[in-house]
Amino acid sequence: MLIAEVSDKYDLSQDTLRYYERIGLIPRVNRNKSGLRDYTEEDCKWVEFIKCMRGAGLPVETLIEYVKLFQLGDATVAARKELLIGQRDQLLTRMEEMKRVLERLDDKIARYEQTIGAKEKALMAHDS
Amino acid sequence: MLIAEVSDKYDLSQDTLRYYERIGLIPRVNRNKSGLRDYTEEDCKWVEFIKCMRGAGLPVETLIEYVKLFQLGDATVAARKELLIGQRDQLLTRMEEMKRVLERLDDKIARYEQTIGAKEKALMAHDS
DNA sequence: AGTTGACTTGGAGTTAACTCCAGAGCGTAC
DNA sequence: GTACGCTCTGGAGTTAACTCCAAGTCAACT
Repeated sequence: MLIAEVSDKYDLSQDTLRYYERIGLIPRVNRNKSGLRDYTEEDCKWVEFIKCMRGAGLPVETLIEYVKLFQLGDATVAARKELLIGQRDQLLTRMEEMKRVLERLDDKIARYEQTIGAKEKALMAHDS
Repeated sequence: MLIAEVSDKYDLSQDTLRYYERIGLIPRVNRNKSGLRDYTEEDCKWVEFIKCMRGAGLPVETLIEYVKLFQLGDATVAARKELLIGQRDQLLTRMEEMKRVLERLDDKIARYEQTIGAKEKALMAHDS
């Protein structure tokens, strides 16, 4: 699978895919005889995983660390688990904060609705 | 209220407070006779609101727009409401994505737990 | 043989959101 | 009256995460 197809499939620019590989955010992709990247299924799974984690805001640095640990093999299983737990907890914290803000926004919107409603009523009264 | 106190109260650096004011993320704060910022209750409410919204990831640009609309007065009530609705929807979308990622992380962590459990079991067997 | 189009690399540029700094003003403490 | 501490302004620097670019390679057409 060439880079163009992967780019289309996961909606990541070719530049981003090359960048991710360069910084070790995904393991190195093999090149074919012409020197072009030839993504395996495995590579694609990494791309998908990283895209997913980045989408939730996990930092690039942390994900690089995860990939590094992964490449070190079975000895790092515990460390990888701990890393994921740390990220999971932070994610949860952020979600909780966002939930509070969501409620606050809903409140504020409801109040704006009231304001507008009141104004319309005033106009109606003026009309009649 | 001087900037130091506001900085302490909301855990925002003085530089950040000045920066927010400079770019219009909070309305201009009055200066006392010596030229120092003297935050009113109103100013503090803005600081708190902006800090809260930024904490949930609402973009600075959008919040500046909101403040601008606010300063234009009652004529912009509807526009402000629409702006908030837009941000609310985006926030919700991001939260949903994060929720999916959270579940995926939990899954992955559970699988790591199994892996580690299995390894321990193997060690036990070897011991006996 | 030459042009086209996709891809390569290394490196520079961009964007958002701060963060830091130099030089100066003001008010109190010695 | 000068040293100290707090704050001021305008502008430069930083960080994270891309994004863009120039120069070159390679295979496939024409």
